[in-house]
Amino acid sequence: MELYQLKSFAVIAEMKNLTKAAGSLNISQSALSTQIKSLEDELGLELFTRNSRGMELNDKGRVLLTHAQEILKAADSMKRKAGLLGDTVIGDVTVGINTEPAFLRVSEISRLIALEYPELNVILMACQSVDTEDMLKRRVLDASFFYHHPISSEIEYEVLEDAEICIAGTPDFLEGKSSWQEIAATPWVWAGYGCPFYIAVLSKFEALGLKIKQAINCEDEYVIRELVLDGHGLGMLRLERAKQLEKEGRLVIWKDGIIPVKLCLGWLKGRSEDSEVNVVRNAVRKVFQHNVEPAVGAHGVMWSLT
Amino acid sequence: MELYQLKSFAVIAEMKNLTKAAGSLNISQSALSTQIKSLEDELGLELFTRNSRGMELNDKGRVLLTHAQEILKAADSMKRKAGLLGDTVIGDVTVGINTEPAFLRVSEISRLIALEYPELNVILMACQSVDTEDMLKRRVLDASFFYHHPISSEIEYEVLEDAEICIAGTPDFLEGKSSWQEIAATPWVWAGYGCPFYIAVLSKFEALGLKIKQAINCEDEYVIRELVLDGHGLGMLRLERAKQLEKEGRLVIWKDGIIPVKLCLGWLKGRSEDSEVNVVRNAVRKVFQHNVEPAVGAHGVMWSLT
DNA sequence: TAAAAATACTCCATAGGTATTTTAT
DNA sequence: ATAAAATACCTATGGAGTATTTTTA
Repeated sequence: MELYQLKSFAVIAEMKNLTKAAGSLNISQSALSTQIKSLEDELGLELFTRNSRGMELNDKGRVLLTHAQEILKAADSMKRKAGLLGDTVIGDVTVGINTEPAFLRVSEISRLIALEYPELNVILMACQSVDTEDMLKRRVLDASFFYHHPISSEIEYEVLEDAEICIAGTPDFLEGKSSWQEIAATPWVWAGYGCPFYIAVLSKFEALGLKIKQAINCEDEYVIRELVLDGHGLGMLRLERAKQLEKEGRLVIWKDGIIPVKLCLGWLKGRSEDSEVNVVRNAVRKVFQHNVEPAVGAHGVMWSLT
Repeated sequence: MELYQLKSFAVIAEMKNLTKAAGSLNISQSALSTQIKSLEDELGLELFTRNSRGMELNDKGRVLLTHAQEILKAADSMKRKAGLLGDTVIGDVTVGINTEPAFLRVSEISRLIALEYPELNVILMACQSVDTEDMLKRRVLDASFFYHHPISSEIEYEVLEDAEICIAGTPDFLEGKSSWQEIAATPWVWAGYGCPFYIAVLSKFEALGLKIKQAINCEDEYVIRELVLDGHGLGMLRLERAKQLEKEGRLVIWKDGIIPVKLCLGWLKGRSEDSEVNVVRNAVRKVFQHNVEPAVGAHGVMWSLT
C-alpha cells in the first residue's frame, strides 16, 4: 500500500470512472486499472463494483475511502509543513562571543535574526578567541566572533572591523615608564594560554630578551579589567574601553602599547552552506556594513557562560 | 513521498543509526541511504544530522516525524480495517422470494446470516419465479428462490427441496369433476405470463386440444389464493397449504392435478464467487440440509414488495 | 454498437543490491 | 583504526505505456 495508490483510489471514487480518473492523474487507463487492482489484492477485498458506465464504490470501499482520505490529508499536511520549514530556520543557533556584547552589536544581530526567523533561538556563548576553533569543530558553536590569529584552514571567516588593544594600568604603575624594559618589569595581569594579544606582547618581550616579572593569570576579559583597575598590574584592554576609563582618571594607557587587531566572524568550512551558519553570517554582515539603528532589546537571547 | 519512505524515516529516527535501521527493515544500508536522501530532496530539507556515530534527527526532522507517524498510524489503521472487512460482509444482500416466507424458512436464514455477519442487512424482495432471471441479471437481486423452470445458462442454481403444487377450488367447482375436459371448462384464476405451474397445465391442455373457458388473471400467490377461496374459479396452490385448507373444508384438491416442482436458489453465474451470493448460498444450504431449530425472530430483515 | 474495464505484452525507471569511498572519531 | 554514511555501479522488479479483448447496457 503506497500513497500513490491511495490517491488513485480517491480520484476513481470521486470520478466514478477509471478512464477519466486516469486522465486526471496523467496516467494511462491500463496503468490505473492494474494499480487499483493491486491495491484491492493487497487489502484482500474489492473496493469498487465495476459496471459498464464506470466504477462505483461498494460498501467496503466507502468505509476504506474515509481512511484513505485521512491518510492523504495527513500527507498533504506534512508536505505543506515541509514547504514552510524549507524556507525557515528553526531550533537553536549558537554564536560564540569573545568580548563585550555591545561592541559586537549582539542585540542588533539577534533582533535581525528574530525578525526574519521567528522560530530560531539565538544562544550566545562567551568564548575566548583561542577556543574558537575547537568550539566550532566540536559544533558547540555554529559561528563565533574572534580576534584574528593563526587558525586552522578548516575554519572560514570574514573580517568585520578593525579594533585596537592597548596596554594599560593604574597611574601609579605606568607613571614615568616609557620603555619595554620597564613595562616587562612591572607586575602583570596576564591572560593564560592563547589570547592573541598576549601572544603578540609575549613575542615582543621575547624578541627583546625580556621576561615578565610577575603575573596574575586570568582568562576572563571582565575579570582582567577589574583586576587592572584594582591595581594588581598592567593588562590589555580594548582601546575604546580603556580611553573611557582614562578619561575617568582610573587608569593610564601606555601609548607605545597599542596593538591593532581585526574582529572576525568564523565558522567551520564544511558548514558554509548550513542555514544556521548563513543566518548568522548574513545578520552580522548587515549590522557591520550598514549602521543599523541601535538595539532596543534582545529577542530570544540566552546567555551561556563557559 | 511514499509510505515506505516514511516508514524508513521513522525507523531511522528511532534507531539513530542507518545501518541498524536497514537491518531492521530488511534492506541494505545503501538502499536506505538513497531512500532517505530522496525523501529529503523532495521535502527540500535535511531531516537528520549525520555524525560518525549515526544519524540524529534535527529540529525540522523532529517536527516532520510527528507528521510521518500520524500518516503511518492512519495507514496501519486502514490496513487493520481492511483486514477486518475482508473476513466480513457488510452492506445489503437482496434475496428474491417467490412464495410464502415460512415455506422458504426465511427467518431461519436471515437469523443465520445475522449471526455470522452482523453488519450485513438482508433485504427480501417478493419476486415471481419467472422474473428471477431478469432480476438477477439486473442485479436487483443477489440471489433468489424460484421454482424450477427453463432458465438461461447465465443463471446458476441449486435444488433445495421437492414440493408439490395442486389444482384446487371450492367444493362447488370440483364436485363430480374428474376429467381434464371438465377442468378446462371450469372458470380459472390464472397467473399471467410465465408462472411455471400454469405453463405446465397450459401445455397439458394444449396437448389435449383444450382451451380454458374463462379466467381471472393475477400474479400474486396470496391474491390467487384469496380469489380461489372466494369461489372465483380453480387455481394452483402449494399442496401443503391446499391440504390445510381442504381439512378446514374451505376447498377441494383435484387429485389428478398434483404437479411436482423443485424449489431452487439461483444467482448470476459470474457472481458465484461474490461474498453476497455465497453468504446466502451457505445460509440457505445449511437451513435446507439440516433442520435447524425454528426461527424465533428475523434479524435485520426488510420487506420490499414488487 | 459504444463505452468502459481488464488483460497481454513490452519497456524502462527506479528501488535495491554489492563493493568501494569518504568522513569523523 | 574503526564505524558509519555516502557513492558508484549494476541488476531486476514492477509500474507505465500501447494495443487488444472482454463485458455490459
